[in-house]
Amino acid sequence: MKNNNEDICRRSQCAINIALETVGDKWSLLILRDLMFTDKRSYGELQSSDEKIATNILASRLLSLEAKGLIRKTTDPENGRRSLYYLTEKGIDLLPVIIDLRQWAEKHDPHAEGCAQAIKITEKNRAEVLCGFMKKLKGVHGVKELSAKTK
Amino acid sequence: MKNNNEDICRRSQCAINIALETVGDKWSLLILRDLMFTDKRSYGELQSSDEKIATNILASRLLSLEAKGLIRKTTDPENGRRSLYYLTEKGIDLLPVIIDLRQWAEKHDPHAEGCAQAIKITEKNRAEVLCGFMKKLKGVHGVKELSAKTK
DNA sequence: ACCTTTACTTGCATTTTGCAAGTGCAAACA
DNA sequence: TGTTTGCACTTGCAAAATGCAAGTAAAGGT
Repeated sequence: MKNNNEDICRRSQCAINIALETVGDKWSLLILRDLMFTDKRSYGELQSSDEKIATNILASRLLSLEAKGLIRKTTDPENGRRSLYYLTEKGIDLLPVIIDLRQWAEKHDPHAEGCAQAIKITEKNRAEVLCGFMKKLKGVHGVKELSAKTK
Repeated sequence: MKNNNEDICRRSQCAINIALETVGDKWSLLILRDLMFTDKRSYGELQSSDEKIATNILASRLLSLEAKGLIRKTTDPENGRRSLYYLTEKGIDLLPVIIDLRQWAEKHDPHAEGCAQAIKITEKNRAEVLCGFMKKLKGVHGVKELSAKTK
C-alpha cells in the first residue's frame, strides 16, 4: 500500500499543478464523470463505460481517488459482495472543471457528443445551474451540507 | 511525423473524454498556464518553470499542442534563432478549465499557492472577469476577434 | 457442498515519461 | 571569414505508467 508521499514530493506548489497531479491523468476525471452523471456506483458498472478502462487501472484509480479524498467506498448494504463508490464534497467540487472541459470540446470538436445532456449551461445561468446540480449530487452521494442549519 | 489518427481512433466520442485525450496529460495544461499567465513565449523560457519539464517532453508537447491547434509557433522577428509560441483561440478557450482547477486546489489543498493572482474570481463577477481576461489574451497572442467589426 | 457473482490481483507486453548528453543552426564576435 | 555562443531541439537508454488476458478470493444463493 502506498503512502501519501505526494503531499510532500510535488513538482511545485502551484495550485494548477497540484490539481493536475491529483486528477490530471487520463482516467480519474472519467470515473468522476460517471459518478456525477450516471447512477453507476459499483466496480463492475464503472468498468462498463464506453472507454473500456482496464480492470487493474480502474482498481488503482479507485484506490488513489479514495486516498485523496475524492470518493468514498462502502459496502452495499443489500449485497455484501458489492462495493459502492460515492463522491465526497471534494469530488463533487470538480463538477465545474468537468463541465468546462465538456463545453470546450463541444465548441472545438465537431465529433464531441455531449454526455450529461441533463445539465445545460449558459453564461447567465451558470452559477445557479452548477449550484443546483452540486446540491443534487450532495444529496445523492450523502454529503452533509454545513449550510443546512442556516437555511 | 505523426498524423492525426486521434481524430478517428478515440476511446469514445464523449466530449469530456475528447477534452481529456487532448489536454489530459500532466504537462499540456501547465504549458498553457505559462502562456496565459506569464510572458514566457520561447522554448527556453517555458523550460524554466518550477515544474522542470524534461526537454524532450516539452518538445513533444509543443508539437502536439500545435498539431491540435491550441498554440501557434512563430520565429522571433527580432532574433532569428528564437521561436515564439502563442496561444490560439482554441487554447485561450481553456482558460475557464484552468481557473476552475486552480480554485479547486486552493479550496482543498492548504499548500496550494495561487499562481495567476492577477485574476480573482467570485461567483458573481466570473463571466465578466473571464471574458475580460480572455479578451486581453487574444490581444497579447494576436487572435483576431470576429466580433470586432460589429462593435 | 457447489456454483455464481463481484471485486479485484498477477504477470507480462507496450507505451509514455524522465534524465543526461549530444547535435544543428543562426547570430554575434574577432 | 572563421569561430564562438545562445537557443532549440534530438538521441539513447532507464524507469514508470498503461494495457491485456488470465487467475484468485470471498460472499450469497441453491
